[in-house]
Amino acid sequence: MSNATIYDVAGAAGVSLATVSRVLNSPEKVKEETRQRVLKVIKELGYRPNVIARGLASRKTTTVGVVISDITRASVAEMLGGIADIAETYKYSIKLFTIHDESDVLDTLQNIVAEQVDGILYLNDELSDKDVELIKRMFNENKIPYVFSNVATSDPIVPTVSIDYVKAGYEITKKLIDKGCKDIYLLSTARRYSVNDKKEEGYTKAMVEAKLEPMIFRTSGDTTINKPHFETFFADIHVDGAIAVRDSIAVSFLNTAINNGKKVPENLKIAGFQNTKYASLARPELTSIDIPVYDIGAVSMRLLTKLMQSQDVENTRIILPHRIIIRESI
Amino acid sequence: MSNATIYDVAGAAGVSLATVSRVLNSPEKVKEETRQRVLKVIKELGYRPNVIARGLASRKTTTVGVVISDITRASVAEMLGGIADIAETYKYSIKLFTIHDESDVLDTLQNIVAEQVDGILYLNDELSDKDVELIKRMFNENKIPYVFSNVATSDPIVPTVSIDYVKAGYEITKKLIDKGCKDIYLLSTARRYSVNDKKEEGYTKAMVEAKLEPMIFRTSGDTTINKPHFETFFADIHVDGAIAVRDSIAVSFLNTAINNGKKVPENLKIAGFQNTKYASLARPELTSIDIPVYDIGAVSMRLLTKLMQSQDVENTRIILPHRIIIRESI
DNA sequence: TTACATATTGTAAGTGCTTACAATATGTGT
DNA sequence: ACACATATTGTAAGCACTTACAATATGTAA
Repeated sequence: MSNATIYDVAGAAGVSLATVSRVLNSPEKVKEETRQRVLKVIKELGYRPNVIARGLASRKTTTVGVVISDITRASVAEMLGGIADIAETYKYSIKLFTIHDESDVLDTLQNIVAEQVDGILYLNDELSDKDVELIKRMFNENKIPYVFSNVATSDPIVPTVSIDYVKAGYEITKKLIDKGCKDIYLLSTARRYSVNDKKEEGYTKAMVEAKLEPMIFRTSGDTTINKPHFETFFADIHVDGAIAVRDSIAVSFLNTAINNGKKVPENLKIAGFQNTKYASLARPELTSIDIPVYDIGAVSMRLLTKLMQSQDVENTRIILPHRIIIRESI
Repeated sequence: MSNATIYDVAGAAGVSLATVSRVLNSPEKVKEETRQRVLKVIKELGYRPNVIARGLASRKTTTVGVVISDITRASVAEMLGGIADIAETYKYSIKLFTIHDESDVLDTLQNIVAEQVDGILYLNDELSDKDVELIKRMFNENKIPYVFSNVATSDPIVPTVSIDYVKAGYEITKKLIDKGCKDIYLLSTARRYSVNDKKEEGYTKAMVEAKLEPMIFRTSGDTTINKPHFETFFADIHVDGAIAVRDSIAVSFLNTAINNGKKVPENLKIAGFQNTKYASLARPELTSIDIPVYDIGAVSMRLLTKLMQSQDVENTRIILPHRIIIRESI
């Protein structure tokens, strides 16, 4: 049934294969009457064009490559959700590519290009400016449209969809300062992520402005390892405010604090980043910066479709708004 | 650079394009000396075969279609992680397809088939036996290898990788009973998922065996909606044990219970399913059934590769082991 | 040295579609 | 009815590979 080719349709409809192809790709070029006839046959035969053959002939595959590092991170999955939804409305398929620490990025990207995708979405919050520069050049050489999603780069022209992490870091820090906190720690990751660097930048700015000393505590991202890490923390240190670069770190810190007799938010205020389910499932519920990851994905994909169709885009650097979701922890 | 075709390589190496193709696809058929020469040229030119053209000619695309409903669910993302890792080692690419409630499943699957994927992985814990039957038939008609991941079906021959949810439900219930609980609720979802039905089945079996009355409380999956739902629950009902079909529901219930003055685990024991990060970030930490979702994905993909290469597989229904992770909440 | 098997390479016919170009049909104004 | 513009359809040449088959080279035993 499903193996009908364009020849079968042409034969059954009494037209040439070119006409069938036109019915599918530029229907305005074929007479209404024949078009209907062809469409009828297509339906009867259950014909679906072979996407591969079409891709070879037209040099367009209507698929985009999505490059990710760790899909299991909630933010990545959520972004993918946004991407998938928009891709569907524009009839693009999604091919997934994983890049890990050991992989040769440029080599992998070459492979992706060889897969003949029409465009590439690069999701990676770890990318440094130097990485971005390199990758960007490679994409340009191959003349393939691309968008970076949720990467913090200072490059003014590379297509990017993200939020203003510096501002977000600044605002939440300011908020804690305004509430009277003096000894505010930033709980960041040992491993450097460029977006976390931006959060740190905003935090530091707010602290310095308030003549407070910025203090950055680096933990592993792994919450099971965090706990003992945090225990020692409470033994020695005075702290009345904490901002974590991720909700999960914030919750882990929060739990340890309470187990060590701290009252939250009375004598310790805590905030997280991302506003995941973790935030609302914490007790007390966690204040968090809401980052519209789904939207970042969706908008990225939309931008990419425009670039792939070489439409004019006024602005290829899109900054989405974030919000502070105030809950019980501050 | 990257646009070299097989002709360019052939020309530069002084061989026919067939030889170049052989170097890539059946190197044993070409003389060592010429092979080296061709490989050298390939490297120099940075030649990568056009995957689309190759797909058309060989009728193999070395890509698998992965069908999901909601990627933002942690278990789905985790499964995808396993799939991606194994796919990579076997050099398969992954194409993602989303099916939502409104979509015409069979139609979507036809489209996926038209995309010429070599095999299909169907992740969906909502599938009923009837659905599975329908989908299975469609795949068979199109002679396309497939594996169902994490679906609960009683069909004895359809390729499936999952865990024994009935057993898991039974065991955790038994555990609570052994700890002295009498009024044990199963917190399930209003929306029916076939895997949740299995959990319920196991729960009910254990309760009936112990001559206790099974009580199933159905909530929305959405934790923000759960909370008021649970509040009313505590007003009227006596409960000393609760098993939730998801960790997030368990944690939400746990928090509400404690806010209502319950002591956990002293006079209320709670367990969840999945052993996500939510479980270890709860206070007290949540006992949970560990479901090896990553492995389910990985094993599914491995099984699929075998089926795609029409290798003999002794057993196409794989049940992976689960474990109860005991933490503070029981 | 010859006849034959085997190893190695080349030739050319697909693979299922798109699309430039050519051919034909239709319609317009006169 | 004629000349011409336009609408509609068909023809055939790709697209970048794989692979069956043919051709040639190489090696072996007698």
